[in-house]
Amino acid sequence: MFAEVIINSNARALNKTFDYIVPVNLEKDIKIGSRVFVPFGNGSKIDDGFVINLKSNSEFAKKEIKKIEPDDSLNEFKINLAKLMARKYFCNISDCIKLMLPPGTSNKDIINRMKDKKGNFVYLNIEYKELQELIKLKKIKSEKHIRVINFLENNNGIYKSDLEVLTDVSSSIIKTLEKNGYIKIVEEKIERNPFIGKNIKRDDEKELTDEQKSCFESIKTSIQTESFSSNLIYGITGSGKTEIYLQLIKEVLDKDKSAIVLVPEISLTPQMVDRFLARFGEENIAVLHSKLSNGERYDEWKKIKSNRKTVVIGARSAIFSPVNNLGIIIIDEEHDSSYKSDTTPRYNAKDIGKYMAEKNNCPLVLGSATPDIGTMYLAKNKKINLYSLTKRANNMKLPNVQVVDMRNELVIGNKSMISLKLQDKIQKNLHKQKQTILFLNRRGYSTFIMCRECGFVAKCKNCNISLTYHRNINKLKCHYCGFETSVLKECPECKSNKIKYFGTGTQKLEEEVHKLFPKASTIRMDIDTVSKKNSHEVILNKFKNEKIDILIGTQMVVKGHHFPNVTLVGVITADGLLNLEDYRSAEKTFQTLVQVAGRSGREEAGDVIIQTYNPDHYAIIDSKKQDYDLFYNEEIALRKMLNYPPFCDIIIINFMGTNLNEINNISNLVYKKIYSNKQNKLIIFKPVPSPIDRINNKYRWRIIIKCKLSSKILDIINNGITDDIIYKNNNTRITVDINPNSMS
DNA sequence: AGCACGCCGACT
DNA sequence: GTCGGCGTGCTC
Repeated sequence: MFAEVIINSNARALNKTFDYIVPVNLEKDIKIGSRVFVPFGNGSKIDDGFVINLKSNSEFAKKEIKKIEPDDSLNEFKINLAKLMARKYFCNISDCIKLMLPPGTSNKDIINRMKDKKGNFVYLNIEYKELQELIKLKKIKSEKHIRVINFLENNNGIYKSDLEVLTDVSSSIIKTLEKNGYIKIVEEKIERNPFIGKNIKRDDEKELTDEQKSCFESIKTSIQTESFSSNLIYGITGSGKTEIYLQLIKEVLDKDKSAIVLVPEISLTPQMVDRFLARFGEENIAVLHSKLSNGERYDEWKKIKSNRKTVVIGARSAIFSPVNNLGIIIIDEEHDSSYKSDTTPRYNAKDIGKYMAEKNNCPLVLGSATPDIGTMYLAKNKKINLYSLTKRANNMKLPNVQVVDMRNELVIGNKSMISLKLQDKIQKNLHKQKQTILFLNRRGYSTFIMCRECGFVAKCKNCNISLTYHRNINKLKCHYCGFETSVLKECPECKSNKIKYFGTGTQKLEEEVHKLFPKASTIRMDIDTVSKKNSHEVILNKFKNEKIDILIGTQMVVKGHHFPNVTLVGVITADGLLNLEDYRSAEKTFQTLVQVAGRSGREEAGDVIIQTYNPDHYAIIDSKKQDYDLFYNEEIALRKMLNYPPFCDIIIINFMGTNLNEINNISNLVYKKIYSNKQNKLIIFKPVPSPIDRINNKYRWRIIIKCKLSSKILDIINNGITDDIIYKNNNTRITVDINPNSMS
């Protein structure tokens, strides 16, 4: 028997199968999807790979498969998915397979764990003297447990399964060390229960409203008849989408099947998970999120794989978790951009979810208060079942939204970034001892530094991006590459000292709030204050529990948190999102404003003030009215007129590298190649520099293609980017992104 | 991606 | 003579 194996490597040249002999003793265990260890290349190098196909003869095979790792093996379904993804997202099959495994389990990863930061093996071929030395240097915590310091960051010990994978030499040395009592191989994993210390009260089902009930019953039919259906629950904030999810999941569990629930990473809070725990108990729940260590993730993965039924709650990549008997896929806040990956493989979890639901004959449920325009378009055209929840479950009132035209503030002489109206509301709120949230989508202090004498603008030396002034560190900072430089006292061009700081970030806003309301307590939440583990939660809990008067923050304050005492939300400028050169800027603005408004008055009617220089823009007007349908109708008409998604797909071929000449040549070659094969309906634009044409000293060019994605189009693009072009231009990286999140 | 092979210049 | 620079080509 012979096996076609894909080597676990992201090298483009290795995106093909290699034939191996299956030794007779492994024949009974080997399957499509098996993770195998194979000799590859010269010498005794062992690589890991996956079996893509089995066959009875081969003209190439000459080496044998060494070992099968059943714990990390996939199945034929996952392999087929990986193949489809590789073709659609222009990446290696092994890139896609990696998504289907917990991180840190490749042969290379395991070997790397045995190395220190300089790349030296920390305990392979270790001598007792060296071991003592390492203990002294605190590279190993104790003689009884091997703990490599840099490995500790992500893992809590070395597992037996890790050792088995290592070469014979190293594992025999480890065994000797173990026998002599110098080290201990951890067989029992250290207690790593994410739910430890939780005392969750069991929560019972709530009675559904008529609207909820008809939605629930309809999707339940799909569960019961084991048939695919695609569903959109369009429900305003507080209309009880989650209760429907929970009751649907109960139906699925009763049928001994599993559920996958995707939520945006940022809303994967303990409170949110508690709600599922309270309903289903911890034995059925697995949680996957970015704060898990590799070890914790591995545990969750194993639990999911060994359980007959699990409810998996996780961010984007949880769609690939190894659930058995999939019975429903739920994607909450489906409009959220985090479901689209912007690193290789650049997949969209909603597309994967649809494929998986189809193949598993189960329902796909998308939920949102402000659905993606594309999703709603499909729903209106009966491609997706639409369920509207129009009533707030507890009959909460919608917030009172007012728009302030900032142009008038200048006229009446108010130079502050906070309008008189908002100032007045904040004052009143402080008086009533209610809390306020101020939203500003820009961090830092000043976002633009210019010489008033000659017009010089302070830019990053690595990127074509203006620097942002951060007052707390008194430095200019690039938000793209992290470059920092000291503040400018004089203009480097004309030596003038008339350096002016323009633009407002959250730091300056906080300062201004302190000036205007000296007695108010404030807390700021943006990337700069939530860098530490969990401090996102810490800040929000502090705001909630310590009754801080004003929370100032960027995007991250927007997502579904529940603050009963917040009765005022101020949007400092709604224009930041509007002016992006992106066909979705209106949609993003509308969604953000509606979500921000939802933070105000969850229990009693609240106020929302939106400040803008574009009060007549439909996204602003419609968000004031909190009217999604109105916005949808205007937006879809515009998209149709301009031929933007959902009426076409946008494919961007990116060229990135240090050699501008090479980028120019190669992008034109690709352009010509695709242009010469193009069909009538494919619109391709000539290669041009990207809006941000240099990041981290790499030039960025792109080709934009507008067309409806199809198998044929994928072929045309694939044929345009030939191996030949790639190998002869190894300074330029080419990536393809379908309907990317950002057009910059 | 690695790694070997190989063809040229620099150097104890 | 031989060490090492990285261009080229291969890995079942």
